[in-house]
Amino acid sequence: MAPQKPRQRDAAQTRARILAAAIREFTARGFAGARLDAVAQRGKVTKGLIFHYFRTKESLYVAALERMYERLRQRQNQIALAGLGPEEGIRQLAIETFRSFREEPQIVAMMNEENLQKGRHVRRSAMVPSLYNPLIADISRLIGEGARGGVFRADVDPVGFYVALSGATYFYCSNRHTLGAVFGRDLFSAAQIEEYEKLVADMVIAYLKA
Amino acid sequence: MAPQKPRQRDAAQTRARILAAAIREFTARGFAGARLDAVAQRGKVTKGLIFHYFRTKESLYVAALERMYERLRQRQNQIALAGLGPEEGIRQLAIETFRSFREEPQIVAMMNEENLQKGRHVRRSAMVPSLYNPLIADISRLIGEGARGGVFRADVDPVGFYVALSGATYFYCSNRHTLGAVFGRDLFSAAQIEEYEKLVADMVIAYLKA
Amino acid sequence: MAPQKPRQRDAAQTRARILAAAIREFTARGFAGARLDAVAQRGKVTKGLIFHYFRTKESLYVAALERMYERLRQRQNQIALAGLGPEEGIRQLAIETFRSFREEPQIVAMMNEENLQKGRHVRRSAMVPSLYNPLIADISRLIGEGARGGVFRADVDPVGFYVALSGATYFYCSNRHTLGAVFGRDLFSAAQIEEYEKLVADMVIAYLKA
Amino acid sequence: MAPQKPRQRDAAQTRARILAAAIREFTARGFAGARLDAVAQRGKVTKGLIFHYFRTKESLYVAALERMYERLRQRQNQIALAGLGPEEGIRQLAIETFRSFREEPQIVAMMNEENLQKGRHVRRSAMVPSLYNPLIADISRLIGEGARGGVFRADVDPVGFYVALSGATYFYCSNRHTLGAVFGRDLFSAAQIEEYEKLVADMVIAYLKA
DNA sequence: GATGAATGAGTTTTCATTCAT
DNA sequence: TATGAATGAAAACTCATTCAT
Repeated sequence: MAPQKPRQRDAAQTRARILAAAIREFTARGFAGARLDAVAQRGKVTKGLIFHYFRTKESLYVAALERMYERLRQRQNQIALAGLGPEEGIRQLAIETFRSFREEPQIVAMMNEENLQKGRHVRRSAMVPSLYNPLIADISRLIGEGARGGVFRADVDPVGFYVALSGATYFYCSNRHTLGAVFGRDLFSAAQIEEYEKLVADMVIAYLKA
Repeated sequence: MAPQKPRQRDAAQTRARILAAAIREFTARGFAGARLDAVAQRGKVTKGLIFHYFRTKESLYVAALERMYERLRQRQNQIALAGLGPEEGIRQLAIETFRSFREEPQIVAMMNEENLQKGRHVRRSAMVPSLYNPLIADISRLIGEGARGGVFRADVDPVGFYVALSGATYFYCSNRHTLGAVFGRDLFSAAQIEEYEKLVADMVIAYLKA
Repeated sequence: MAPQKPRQRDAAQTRARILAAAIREFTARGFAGARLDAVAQRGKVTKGLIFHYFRTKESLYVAALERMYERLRQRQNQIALAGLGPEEGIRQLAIETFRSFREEPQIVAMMNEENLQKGRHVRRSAMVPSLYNPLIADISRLIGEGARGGVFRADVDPVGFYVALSGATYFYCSNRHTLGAVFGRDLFSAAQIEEYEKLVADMVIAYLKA
Repeated sequence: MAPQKPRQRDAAQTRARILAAAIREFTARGFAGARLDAVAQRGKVTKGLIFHYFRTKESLYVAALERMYERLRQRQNQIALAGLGPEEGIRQLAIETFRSFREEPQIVAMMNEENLQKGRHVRRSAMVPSLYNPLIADISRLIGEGARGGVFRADVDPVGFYVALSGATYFYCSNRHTLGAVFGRDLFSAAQIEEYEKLVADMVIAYLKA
């Protein structure tokens, strides 16, 4: 299992370092605001090398975007809903979704950027839709179980439901700074997070039970 | 019957034209991506004039931001909740909030930009927090009425409640393009909007009633 | 003797105010560094008015230059050498020349600017040479008297003598800041000035007596 | 036998070329009047490269200023006073100081510019004062020797003495154009220079002997 | 005579990208 | 692979000057 071609391994590692640096820069400043000089500095490589691995700023951005979606997929696959009853499963889903956005602010930032650009790159990617399929399938299953058990209503659109759940938690993270300024609170204090987590979980379950 | 103060009037109008053009440009491309050449062209003024009225790109952006918040304030002041019972009032609030984000995509875009910049400008503005006070007051009143009438729970945090409500609707608009790509739907079709509006309204009311 | 045409008088006064402001600006920043906006602000007039009175930045500069030479002429005419013996007259000349440069830093600054521009404007002015004639005449007379009285040498070039005398005092003022930095002294303290004044006066007299 | 470190050598040479071009431009037009386009053209580099090596116009100016002071230091170190008697040493100093200002007009021009800017940059430089120390030390030594030998007076301030000597020669060069216009002479003709050189040397020695 | 809005050419500065080594 | 010098197009910003009123 030892590396056979150390040169290649260095190359892969260099590439990865550039990509990591690019993600940090793109998420901090957006596509237009990102500076390849800064990426080079952050990644401790020369600017020329960036162009050697990624041909343009744009394709570096696309690579960063895809890396982020991969990470999101990993996150979502880790959300273990199996074995939980409908209500507990949904509650767990709400909590973990919220946690994902909090702990991977890059995902939030890259999505914002993509939407500023009207989804130009995502639209082309075949990978992204498939990413959400298992999740929606899980949600459908939980809602179906609940409905059959008589605890949940039966007319729920799983996609809309997921959008509302995501929105409430995503917004809390993506608009952290403006909301913080407007309401004079630090939204990322432990107490605020705990309180909001309960609110959202209660809300989505109340809806399903209504 | 000549115009009385043509100079002043022209100046104010020119300034307004620049600002309108700037909002469109910042909204479409973000702060870093916006081009003052484009603003000049859109506003049918020379680039020099932009700097005559607004000293830098940054302060033009701040002026645009404040203009957007003013517009949001106007929107929100128009949401007539008075005279409605608690449940109907909250439903109206959800619908109108959703409508605001849909019909003023600039607000959404500018807020995203501000959050990318960690709320740098909003934090300094005294105007913005005051903008939300009446809204939160209205929500508190409605919730209080509902609680006294026995239809709503009594332990609701109005700020958190508003964040969740806003989040569900804001996200739907701000992430329109990525969500559209992911789920293969046009989220801004009339049918989709109507369905989601009902979902959100039902959800927030279910929470209050739970 | 009352002003008959107040309008004209205002005009003259406005013109003078602009000129004074221009001198301050040109002496503070040089020709290229001077900003007509700053002149307008300093003179409390609109920028348009500057162009109304003086057609271009260049001719405003020329007007300022001529104003400065007028002031220098007045200064020099005030140097009363008549009635003094040769040695005392020369000493007085040295002291007053030094004082002129110290008290009219604008003269020094404008001369520097003119030399940066290779004397472009001064060369055209007929007024300037005539300005120095009486002074050189005075110096010649004093030296002649001293020579005839046997106290001064007889082979002195009055122009060269005046250049050396001016140079020693002008340089002290014009290079005040670099010299101050280099030698760590404030050259414009009373003690430093007194000491240097004595040095220069002693030096030029020693030369004439040698 | 290819060049050993072509990259480094080119870089250093390019940098030097830019600096030389900058000195010429700043010298000819002052800081505000200098155009980086002109520097680029003179140095046969692209404008962008100037910013690659020197981050701003201001720091290019500072680099040019320091380069000039270095050259002045070299000049002054070459003035060989050792081995000369006091009188001959001082005469040599006067002649060489005069020659420095004549042959390095950039030094004169840059100093004028610095004084226009009130010594803003020189004040920060630790290098500049140290530059003058050996010179003042030499002067002190010569004056001291002369005093002990009974040929010079004993109460001379070496700094003041140097300022007067410098002033007389600097002024002749720095104000060459206005003086030329005023007195209708070409101050840089060989005859004029020779005559003035003698005058200044005679004058400073007369002072020391008085 | 006076205002101040508007212009446009020019100046500094930035930055993705190329290229020789 | 890797370096880093060099480029060039475009961006922000400045400022003397004009012009309508």
